[in-house]
Amino acid sequence: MVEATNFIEQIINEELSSGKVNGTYTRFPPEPNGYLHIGHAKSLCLNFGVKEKYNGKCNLFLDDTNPSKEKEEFEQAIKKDIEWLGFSYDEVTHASDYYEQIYQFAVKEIELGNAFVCDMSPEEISANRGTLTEAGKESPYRNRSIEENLRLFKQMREGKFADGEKCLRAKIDMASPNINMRDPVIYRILRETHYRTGDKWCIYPMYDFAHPICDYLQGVTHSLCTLEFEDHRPLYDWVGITLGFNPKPRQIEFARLNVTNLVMSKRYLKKLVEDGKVDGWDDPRMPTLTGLRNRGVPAEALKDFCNRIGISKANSEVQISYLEACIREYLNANAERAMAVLKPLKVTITNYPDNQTEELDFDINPNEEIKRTRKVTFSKNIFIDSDDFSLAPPPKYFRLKKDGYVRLKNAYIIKCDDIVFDKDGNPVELLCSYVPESKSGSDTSGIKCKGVIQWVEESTCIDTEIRQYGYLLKDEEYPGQDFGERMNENSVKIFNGKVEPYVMENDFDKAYQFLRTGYFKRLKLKDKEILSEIVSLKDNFNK
RNA sequence: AGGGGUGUCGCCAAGCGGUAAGGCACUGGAUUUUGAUUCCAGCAUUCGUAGGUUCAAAUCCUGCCACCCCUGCCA
Repeated sequence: MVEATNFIEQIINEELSSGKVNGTYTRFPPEPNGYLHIGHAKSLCLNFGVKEKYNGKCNLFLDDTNPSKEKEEFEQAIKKDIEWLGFSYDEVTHASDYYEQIYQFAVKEIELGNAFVCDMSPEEISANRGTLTEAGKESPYRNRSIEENLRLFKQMREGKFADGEKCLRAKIDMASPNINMRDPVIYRILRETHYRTGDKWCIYPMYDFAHPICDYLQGVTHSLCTLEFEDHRPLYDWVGITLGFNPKPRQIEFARLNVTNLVMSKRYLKKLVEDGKVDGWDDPRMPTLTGLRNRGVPAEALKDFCNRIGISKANSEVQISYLEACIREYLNANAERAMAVLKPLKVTITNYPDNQTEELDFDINPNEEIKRTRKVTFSKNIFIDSDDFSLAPPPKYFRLKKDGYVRLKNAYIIKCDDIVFDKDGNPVELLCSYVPESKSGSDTSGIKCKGVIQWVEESTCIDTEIRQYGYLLKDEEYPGQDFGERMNENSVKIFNGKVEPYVMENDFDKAYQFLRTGYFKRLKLKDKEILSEIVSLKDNFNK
């Protein structure tokens, strides 16, 4: 028996020990009508987590019962994302794989007297459904004979009726306080080409009818879904009971994932793509899995996040800093380090011999057990980030300033002697002197300096573009900035390393931190200098 | 208003009648050639609220309050 880490596993444990089930079979059931987002990752981790934990099975089930919204493109994208996350499913199934069987089950419901063909229009059905407090009215077609229902339903399939002219309804209870039980429609006529079955069908089962059947047919033991389906569970069970499913799959609901500041509704994301507000579903600003991937978020970090936030039934909103903590943790342990500067500022080390160079060893990742190193060439002419130099340093400024010392990472301590300005008064070059005996690893200079900055070497620079991305923000929280904007794009000189563009935080209330080329730099808000940096970033963001 | 849910630290979240785990965030302090990392310490006398049962309640009972979901031939 494995130890349960959430209420669903607890339920599974109980069922396993009572003998109600003797194994688990779950399914990840997206509708192929859009790309997967971070919310789906939670469901993915849950369903595949159960599979791994109980040595069970898990299918990728594409819930394609509404051909007007679904596309092959989405199915392929979904598979690619799941692959990226590293999950392997036992089978790929579709609701459409079971259309014939679902149809036969509908016939069975009619034969059992549990369903009837209704001639009312969608408007009439809606008008007769009643309200939250009043019972609905029974359809005048509710008591048709089984024979007539059978004949009519067959004709529906044969295309004898127009879209919406008739539908098949479950005969349950128009007075039920649960509106889902008021004779719900279970089959509708819809002439729409399905991306898999083409024009073979002109009637399609509704989710509420198809889902329990597909679960049963696949041998699913636990049908995990989000909270909004709680009210549908009685209907889910009704289908299983009336059709005599044994064993009957059990639906269990859990709270969907909300992350502060992230827009997550598929409807909204789709609109962003269609309106061209973003470059596509894979735009790094999107909270889609493919967007996060493009942003540089490691799959392992995302899975770690999903596992750490847990599963419960309480509506909640997880702070994005939690996601970032997971990403940071993974990256810190695994990212290959390289140095980079975003805004190059030339530094000439005046007392360093003109033609001299030195090969310096850099750890590719200081945390790895078997250290790998990389050579970096130090010489008279290098570049640093202009953000690491200040003309008007605030108190406790550790980095480079006029007449101040700073350590060039893994190299020497330098002192800024002079500044060359352009005609606009901006510094374009720093004239510095180095302390020869301060070389990293053999420093005998006795100079203590707190600041350590990155640098890149001129002759081996390669130009690469690094982009910083903001998040898509919820418009209700940030009026007027509903889509966010791409933040500044800088040409950057990268030394000897691959760049994974990634900006971690836009939570301006907290701190601003980002990763450049696997190298962390964390700045605290209490530092006034940083505050202005954040403000300027925010300004960029607002443009 | 009828039904279905949920309320434990700023944010997640364990707990299932025996006297409040953990993570994120935050705050101190130590190490540090990344203002990172690492380390050590601190961080709910209290579990939406008011009563009740009990030797004992976050856990059981009752009332109240707050929030979420439900009136698609969407999923």
